[in-house]
Amino acid sequence: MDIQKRLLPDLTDVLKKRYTILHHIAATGVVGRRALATHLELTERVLRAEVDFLKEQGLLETESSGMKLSEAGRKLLEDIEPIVKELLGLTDLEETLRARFSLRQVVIVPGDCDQSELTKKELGRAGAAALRKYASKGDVVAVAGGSTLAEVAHHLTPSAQMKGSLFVPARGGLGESVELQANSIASTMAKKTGGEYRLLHVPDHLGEEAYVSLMQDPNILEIVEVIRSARIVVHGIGDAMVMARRRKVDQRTIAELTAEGALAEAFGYYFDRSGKVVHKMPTVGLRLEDIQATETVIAVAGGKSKGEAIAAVMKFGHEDVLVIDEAAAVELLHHL
Amino acid sequence: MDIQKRLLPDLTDVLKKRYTILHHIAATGVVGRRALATHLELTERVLRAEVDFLKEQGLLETESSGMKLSEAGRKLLEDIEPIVKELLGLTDLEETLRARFSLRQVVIVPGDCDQSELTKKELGRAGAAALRKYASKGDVVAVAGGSTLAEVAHHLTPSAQMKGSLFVPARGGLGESVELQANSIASTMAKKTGGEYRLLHVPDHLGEEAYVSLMQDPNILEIVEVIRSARIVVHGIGDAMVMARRRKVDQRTIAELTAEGALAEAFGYYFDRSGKVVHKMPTVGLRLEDIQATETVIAVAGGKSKGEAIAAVMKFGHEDVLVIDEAAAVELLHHL
DNA sequence: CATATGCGGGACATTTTGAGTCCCGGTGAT
DNA sequence: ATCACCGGGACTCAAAATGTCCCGCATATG
Repeated sequence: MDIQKRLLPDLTDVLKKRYTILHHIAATGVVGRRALATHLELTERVLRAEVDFLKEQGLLETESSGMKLSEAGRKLLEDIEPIVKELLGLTDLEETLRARFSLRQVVIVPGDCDQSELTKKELGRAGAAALRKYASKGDVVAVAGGSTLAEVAHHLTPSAQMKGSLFVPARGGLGESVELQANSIASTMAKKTGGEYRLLHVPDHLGEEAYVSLMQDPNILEIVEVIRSARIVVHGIGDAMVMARRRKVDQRTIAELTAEGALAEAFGYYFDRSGKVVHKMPTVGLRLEDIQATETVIAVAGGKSKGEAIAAVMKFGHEDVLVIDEAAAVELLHHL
Repeated sequence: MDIQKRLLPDLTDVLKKRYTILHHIAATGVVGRRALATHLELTERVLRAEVDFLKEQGLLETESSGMKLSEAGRKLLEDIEPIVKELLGLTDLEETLRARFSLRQVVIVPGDCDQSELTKKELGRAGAAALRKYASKGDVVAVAGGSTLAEVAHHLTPSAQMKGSLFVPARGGLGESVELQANSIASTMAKKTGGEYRLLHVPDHLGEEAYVSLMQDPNILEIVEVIRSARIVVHGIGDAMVMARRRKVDQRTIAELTAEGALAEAFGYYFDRSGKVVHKMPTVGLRLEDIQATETVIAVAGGKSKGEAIAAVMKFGHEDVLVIDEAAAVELLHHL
């Protein structure tokens, strides 16, 4: 079934549509085309094409008083229910989450990144597909760091509409290993898609003084300007403590984070359980107000262990597209 | 799986196409688009659309030297093989039989009419769909009798292109019960589709003298002319002995049929194992030369027990479209 | 080293399909 | 008798699929 979905991705949509139509007719008994179209929020013409098809298949019958299921249709509806349920589990979950957080789109890939490397790759592929979908020519794309983002970058392919894109890191260095840093990922993405890239080389742990002088450097200032004008932001989501440790922040900061209830991390900011920003890493780049102004913010993350963190960032509420795996989706639902 | 096929009939085609492409690439290793298109008998553009899709799905990769499967593609190909085999079993069978008997189309519905009434209905539906497909406006459609044809008639629906059709019986009365006679079926089909019909009332067991005088009647002559000009013929296929008994032919004739090796019956003619006509029922209507001249001859039959009879009529070799069930198809294959 | 071949990918005209919208005759309830 | 709603036909326009050709590039071949 999953395999089939792989070779026929829109199978799900069509199946759902037809199932819904049959289901509604079954529920109503006899119903007219226009009434049904209104109920299902389909245009008359589309509904009609489907009805013609279903009639051709002998699943429903038309009379002057309206349409009703045939015997075969009734039987099919029974038989197909479990199939649809399975097939649409994720689809429904996607829609639930999308509505819950007022997102533009939610993509759920089957599996658990924590369990399977393959799911992580799949997540990367889905993330890349999402980016491809929302990118248009000449966009500035700001990307964060992390292993998930690296996976996304790895699955990007050259495409016409991203040829002119400019990839920039969302923030300066954040203490990650080189290949997982935003800079590396931005450059990988650019190479993979055939786009341009600009880097932001800012050391970690800047003092106030150094920071001020750095921000007066015209080169730095210019690239920061570009970053802040990004039309698309792609970032991962991490567990606050895991991230803090990975970035080797000092004990005092960790204690602070704990005290503040930091749970999740994304693009250098730390969020508590309610989605409030409780801490930020001291480096330059995208600010919160930039995130809010960005047209499309894409979050990619996966793994059951990340569920809570994802929930926190979602409550922050400035994401547009969420790409997660099944395990995270289920977990996320538990944290509502 | 069968259920799914019911709601998404062209799923099979697409799946087969994509599977074939992946399969070929796997077999070749690295192959160019044009070379592949030639091999698969696809136009370059279509192949390309598919390749783009498969690439999007991460199933294959392109290099300057050509395309090859990705790791995921290789795995998918393995996983999907049983699915495709099951799903395409009938499709392949259709194609095998189509090629073997040089037919225009073979339709196989799953199941066995002998076992299940539902399969018989399904066969009727498929027969009706085939007739609908090949009928065009104003056609003369000659239909034979039998329970299968009655089922076909039952599943016809009003349609624009058959509104002007003229349904006629292929032959005069052949001793069947009224509702299974060609006359009844022609009239049912006309009523179901919204077409016209003309009947041919000729009693059974005509003497030579009566036959001659009947054929001088201008009314009879005219309708016979119409029948012989039919552009489409739809008929069932029966076991010779079963039909003979059902038509209550006398012992002497049955003995003759046995002696001649009659195996199958269709539109009033009896065929032996090799497809040679060994006997004809004495009534008026379509002659063999008319069948040969007919643009589209559609045979509808099903049931494991009919396999041999169908094989015999197929060897006769003037059919264009064959609609059978799975059991008959498998049996038919055994009799090659 | 030069040339030819076959590659993927871009581009474009044309055909085919899909979709939105209206209208019509029929039918059943009021 | 009237009216609302039914299915189905028809038309237009937009979008997608398709056939076709070309280009720059890598590689193999002479």
